[in-house]
Amino acid sequence: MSFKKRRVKLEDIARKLNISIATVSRALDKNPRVKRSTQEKVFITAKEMGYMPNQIAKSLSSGKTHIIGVLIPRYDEPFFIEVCRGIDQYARNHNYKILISSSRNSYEFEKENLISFERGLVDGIILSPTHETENVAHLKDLIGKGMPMVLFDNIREEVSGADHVMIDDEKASFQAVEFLIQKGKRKIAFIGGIKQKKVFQDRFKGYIAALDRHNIIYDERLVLHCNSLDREFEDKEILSFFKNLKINPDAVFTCTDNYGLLTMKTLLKTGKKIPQEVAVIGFGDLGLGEVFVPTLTCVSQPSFEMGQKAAELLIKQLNEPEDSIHKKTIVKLNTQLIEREST
Amino acid sequence: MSFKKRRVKLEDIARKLNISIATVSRALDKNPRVKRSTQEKVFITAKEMGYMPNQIAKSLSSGKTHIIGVLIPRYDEPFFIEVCRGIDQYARNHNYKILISSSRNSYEFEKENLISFERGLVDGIILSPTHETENVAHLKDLIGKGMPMVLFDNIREEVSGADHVMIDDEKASFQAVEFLIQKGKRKIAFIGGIKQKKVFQDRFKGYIAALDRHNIIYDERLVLHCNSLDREFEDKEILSFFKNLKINPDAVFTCTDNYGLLTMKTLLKTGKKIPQEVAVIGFGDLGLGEVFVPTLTCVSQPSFEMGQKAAELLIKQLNEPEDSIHKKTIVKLNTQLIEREST
DNA sequence: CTGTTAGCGCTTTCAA
DNA sequence: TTGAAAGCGCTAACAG
Repeated sequence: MSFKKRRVKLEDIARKLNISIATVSRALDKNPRVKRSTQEKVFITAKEMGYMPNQIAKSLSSGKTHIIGVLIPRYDEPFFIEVCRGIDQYARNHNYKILISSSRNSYEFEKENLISFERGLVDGIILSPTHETENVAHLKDLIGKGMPMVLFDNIREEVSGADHVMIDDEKASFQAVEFLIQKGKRKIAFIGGIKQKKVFQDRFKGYIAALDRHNIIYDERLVLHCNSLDREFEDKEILSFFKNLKINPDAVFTCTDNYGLLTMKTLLKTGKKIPQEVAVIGFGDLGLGEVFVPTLTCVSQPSFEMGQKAAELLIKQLNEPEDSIHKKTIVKLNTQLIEREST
Repeated sequence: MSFKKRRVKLEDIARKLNISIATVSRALDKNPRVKRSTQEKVFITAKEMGYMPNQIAKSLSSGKTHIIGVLIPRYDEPFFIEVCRGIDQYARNHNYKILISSSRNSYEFEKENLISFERGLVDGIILSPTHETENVAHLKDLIGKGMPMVLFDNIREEVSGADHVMIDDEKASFQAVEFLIQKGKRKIAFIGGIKQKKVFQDRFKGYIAALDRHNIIYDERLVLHCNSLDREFEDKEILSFFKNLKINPDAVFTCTDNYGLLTMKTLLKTGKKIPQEVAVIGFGDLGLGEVFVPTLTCVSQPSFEMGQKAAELLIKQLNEPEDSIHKKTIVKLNTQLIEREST
């Protein structure tokens, strides 16, 4: 590329002003040890010449890239995009950029991506483990090498040295199910996601706990753990679940917005009245619930805030003195039940 | 960070094997001029010592970062995310990473982001101009400096030196509206987006052209150009449009999926039968149309493919010889009308 | 086939 | 307040 070639560099400014490169560097840094008049001259000349610092050279020299690596299981999940937005906002305000990668729901790709992050391009990592990630040795390994890390969402096991940002999934789901019970519902179905995911396990626990608390007998026929990792198949899985269902539930608690919408769709097709005959609750609250008719009651998960918080914690780590031992912070954000027409 | 400090580098391997750094570098590069046995030794030792190349140093030295900068107007628009997925897939397969930034619908932020891309972190740029971007001087300027660039989606003005990836918005919308007419619809409403966006202008043209062709008189009362840049307000704008509408349309052609869904929602609330009384068409086809009841007929825009194509064109530019003058490629991808229950 | 050496553009001691 | 010079880790031209 001719791009790099003809670029103005510190040396050019220095030569033009008959001063040293070091002084130019300091001046542009607004280092107070540079004479005011020199600084001004440098700024003016830099501007005139169209100087643009070379980020790569800066990074090599300083050892900091000011880039945060973000690793999420998939792009086509609004939750993760929201988290990324949160990270991005906080990061940008603190002069960091983010580099997003997807592990495509695969433990292998997760490791692969981390290796590429290890090549010095990022100053730290924010990561949501895939459902396949049973073992966190690769994370511990990287942390051991000094890589700052913050985990969010699907944390199966605490990882010392990394900060964690999560919600209380069990509690959130407990409250949602209890809410249904208080509305007089008794035959409450549960639609969760892949069993391997900690978040879905916890939401299931909350469901069970709420039933227990109110002396409702658990009926496993009312439970579906969706196995699909793909939008297309979720649809079919839920459809066939309801088709084969022998009992008529009077409410359905679902673990994502999409499950909630698909459930409503399926129920409406079979002529059910929502919420009179069947109430439905979703989880996430990422905007779609408001568009549907009827609108979907949701557990609202603070996705954007999770991102912001994760970025905040990571940047805090990045500013810790080099040799200090990081003590883990665990942040649990609050969820909220947003009542709409489906309950 | 202690991270950078204790890292194994070429020098360490070289010293251990009593060979030069250059040889180690070549060996790891699989340079055929290195003796087979040496290469093997180097690989083994590198692995043993846990060597991890420093991407930054490589970039500084080689002048290539293997990072593509992607600039989109907003994150919370599934279309852009799909395009990014497409870019990411193609880029990854060709050993590039992508760095996504949002211009947050602002011309100023667009310029700001480009400046930061100009600092040498990216080898090239894929960009969708904001609706505010009336002037493309900043793009031409950067291209003039040798920055490879591909534009997609909202291209108001051809920019020489950059490749373009788009769809034929006018034709797509013409076909959709004609389809409604052929279904016997005559009072077809139009819901578009901000007027400043080229894509919406073109979709409006297609609407007009289809009416013209079929001798239907244009009635401006049936037209809404949504001004909202925010999901929240789109809702209200569409609601109030229909509330104040004096005529009853028998069909609505809308310029995004979301407008289509909001339209259906509004119509359903007022007791309309879809599609018997009013047919609705959306634009984009990013998955939601299938969930709604009734499902939404859509103009399907090949978002993922747009991303792939954009990445392909950019990477092609990156591989062109340094001094060659790039001749612009314009790619127009095909759309397709997906018929569902709303028509 | 391998080593030497000069950068890449910037930061940062150390000296003046 | 400024300059000289070393160095960040790697690549690549040149020499052998």
